[in-house]
Parts: sequence; structure tokens; C-alpha cells
Amino acid sequence: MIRTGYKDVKNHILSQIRKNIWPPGSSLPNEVDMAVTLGCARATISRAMRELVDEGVLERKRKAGTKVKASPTRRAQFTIPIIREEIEKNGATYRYDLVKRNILDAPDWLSSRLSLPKYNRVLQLRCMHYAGNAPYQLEDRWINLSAVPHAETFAFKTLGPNEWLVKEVPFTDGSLEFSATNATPYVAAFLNLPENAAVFTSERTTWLNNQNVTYAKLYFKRDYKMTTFL
Amino acid sequence: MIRTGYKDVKNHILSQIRKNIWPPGSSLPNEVDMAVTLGCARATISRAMRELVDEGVLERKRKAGTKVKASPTRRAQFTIPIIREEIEKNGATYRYDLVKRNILDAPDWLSSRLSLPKYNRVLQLRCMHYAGNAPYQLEDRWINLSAVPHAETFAFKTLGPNEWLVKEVPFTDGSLEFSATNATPYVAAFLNLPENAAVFTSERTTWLNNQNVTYAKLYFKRDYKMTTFL
DNA sequence: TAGTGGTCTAGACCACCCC
DNA sequence: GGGTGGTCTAGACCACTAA
Repeated sequence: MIRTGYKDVKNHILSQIRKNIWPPGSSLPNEVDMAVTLGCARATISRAMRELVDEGVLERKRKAGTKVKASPTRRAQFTIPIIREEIEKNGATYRYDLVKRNILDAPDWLSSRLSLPKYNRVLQLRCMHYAGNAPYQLEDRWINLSAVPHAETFAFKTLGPNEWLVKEVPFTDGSLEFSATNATPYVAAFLNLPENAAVFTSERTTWLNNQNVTYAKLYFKRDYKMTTFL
Repeated sequence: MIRTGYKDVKNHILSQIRKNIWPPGSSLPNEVDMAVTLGCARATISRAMRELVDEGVLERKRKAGTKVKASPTRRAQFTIPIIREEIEKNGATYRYDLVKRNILDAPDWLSSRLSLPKYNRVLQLRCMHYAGNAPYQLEDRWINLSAVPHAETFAFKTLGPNEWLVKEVPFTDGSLEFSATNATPYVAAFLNLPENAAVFTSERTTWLNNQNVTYAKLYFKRDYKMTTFL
């Protein structure tokens, strides 16, 4: 081995774990020792271990040292796709359609979910996303006009609110929920599904400095699967 | 500001983006220049930018430089919970029940999914996980006995296969899929749901050096939501 | 081929917190 | 208190690739 890089160190650690030389819960050598053993700088060991912590393999505490996680709760990363890109990546033609556009005071359920004051005006949008001619996703979108006033002047006839927001409005925090829901007649009609079909559903809320920007509920096409790797 | 740390650099970059000084698609200064501007070492800038790439905010190419991602595909991380821990975290009592245990040659659909040879023996397990007395998850588990022969001698009467595997069998790769399915009568009975109810479903496959270890399909309780943050 | 990021080093000081 | 990780520095060389 000519040079020991941080990737070599990561592989070394992982292989020791797989060989059960460092079983779950056990302690690893400290950074200085391991640097000597492997013949590299301490910073190299440090980076390797830091990344393994990010990946959920190790745990570190000052003074206590570095240990193999007892229950290796691996972390998975997934990227939230822009729907146009997801569809086009699969070789289909993306088509967007605005179904409804409406300005109103936020209904109660929305106000409480987003901590909005009473009589807060919101822009409601319903949109369909198609892959070729097949329905792909129904988007139920609410935009807080107090936070994003210039959304009111945008038509959303050809560009979807997701893409528009992503380019126009930055955010600081957000949450994402996934669940399964039975298709209401309304949803079923748009997605061309039998009533009560199981629909993969995603709800997204985003915030900019403690002010809510938008809430969206997305209903995916039949048999949609979200995939990620470990 | 006495010292500029990599976190300060990250915040600085993010705030420039939020102020639209560096809009999506635009180029940032190179590492050396930014180090001079902010008065810190190049390595500090480098780490800050590297983490922002991991978070899906920036894109970097050698020679071309660093840019704000045009479509900021934020990445979300979620931890795959050990089900016992998830239930106990919510203050409920975890209970496990083995419903079925069976050894057989892998059925065709499984063989093709896992690239198993013909007549490959597998261990099939059906398990229920309860939160208190309420059903929480039905687990349909298949373990490749060629890869994990000693699973055959383990009873799985009190310890679930997930926890057992996590501690006994390391893996190198895996995939995770989420979807929504309609409850079959069988699933509905175990989860105490109406027939055809929408069920949040997760499928997990893990590999150790190109050999499949296990495949599991998990059916979650009614109204289960998987949550993550951005 | 020149400019940019990617990585490594050796040393240093600091912050945390278990013993 | 002392051992451990957390971070920063200044400099160096390398690897990639757009121009």
C-alpha cells in the first residue's frame, strides 16, 4: 500500500467489523494509535471515522472513545426528486396541468397545522403531473401569501408550484411525511384508480425562519415505489 | 468574530443564497479566494463546501468550480429504526410474536428477486410486532440459508429476525422500498384493519458481497407515518 | 494545459466529559 | 485531571476536466 487514504481507513474499519474483530459495542483504538498503526496522519483517521458516524456505523464521545454502534441503525439518504426530472429520467414525457387555482382564507385545519393567524390568505393550487398520458401525481398545494406575496401574481399555468417555489423561495427547515391512504373518489378520478385503492402519499411542509411557506400533499400513481439504498 | 469555523462558513454561504446574492445556478468564489475573504484556511472552506454538497445545496466540479444547485434537490436522511426502539420510544410496551416458521425451497418470485439458484433453501418467518396490545407491524421475512446457515438452528421465538440479523450478520449493501398496498384479508386480520385498507409497506433487501442475505416485507399499522426532516 | 477541487500532512490548541 | 475527539492551519502534491 503506497498511501493510506481516508477511504482505505474506512474500508479497513468496516472489514474489521465484518470479521467480528470489532464486534458491535466494542471500542476502537483512539485516533493517534490508529494513525500510527496504519501509517497515516491523524486527520485522515479522523475523517474516516467522522464519515462512519454519519453513516450510522460508529459512535464517538470525547474521552470515552470510538465504539461500534451496538444496534447499527444504518441511515439511509434519499433525494427528494423534482417530479419533472423523475419522469424524464424514466424516458417519459412530462406534462403538467393546473386543475384549480383559488385564493382564500386558510381553513382551520391548515391554520393549525401551519400555525397561521386567523384570516391568513393562502393560495390553493391543485395540479396534475403526467408521464406521457398516464397520470403520475396529484398535487394539493397551499402557499402562505403572507410569506410569499408574489405567488399571487403568478399564474402557474405552465410551471408547477414545486419548481417555482424551489427557484423563487429559499427555506430553512422542512418536514416530510410518507404514508398510505385510501383513494377518495376525487383522488381516484384524477389518478385513474379504483376507489379506495391504496395510494402512496407524501406531505411536505417548509419553513423560512419560523414562518411557514407552503404545505403540499402529494398523491402518487398506482404502484409507486420510493427506493433508496443503504 | 474571533475565529471563522467551518460552521460559520456554511452559514455564510447559506445566507448569501437566501439573500439571492448567489442565486441557483450561480458560481461561488473558488476555495482560495473565499479563504482570503473570510480569513481562514482553505481546508475550512473545503469542509464547509463538502458538507453542503452532501446536503444537496451545492455542486462542485474540478476546474469548473462550485455552483449553487439549479434545482436544489435537498437530501433527507432518515434512520431505519429498530422496531422495538421505535415502539418503546413512544412509551408503549413492545411485544413480539412468531406466527409461522418454515423451511422450504425458495419460491420462484423470491429466487428471481434475489438471484438465487434453483432449489435454494430459505427460512420463512412471519412475525407480529405489537405496541401494547395493538398490532404495529406484520413482518414477512425470508432468510437465505446458503448465506446464513446458522439461522436454521435459531428458534426466533422470543427475538425477532431483524434484531437477530442486525447483531449476527453484517452486510455490505442493501435496498429499501416504500409503497402503499391494499390489505389482503390475511394482512387485514393480523393488523386488525378493514379489508382493502391502505397499508404503508416497506421492503428491504440486504446483501453481503454479492450474496443475498435476506428479504423482508413489512406491513405497518393503520395511519402509520414515516417522518423525516430536511 | 491551466485552474479548480480532493486529499494528505504535521503540528497545534481547544472543548468536552468520563474516571 | 487527563484522555479523547473536534477543529484549525499552512503548505504541499495530486487528479480531474473545462476551456
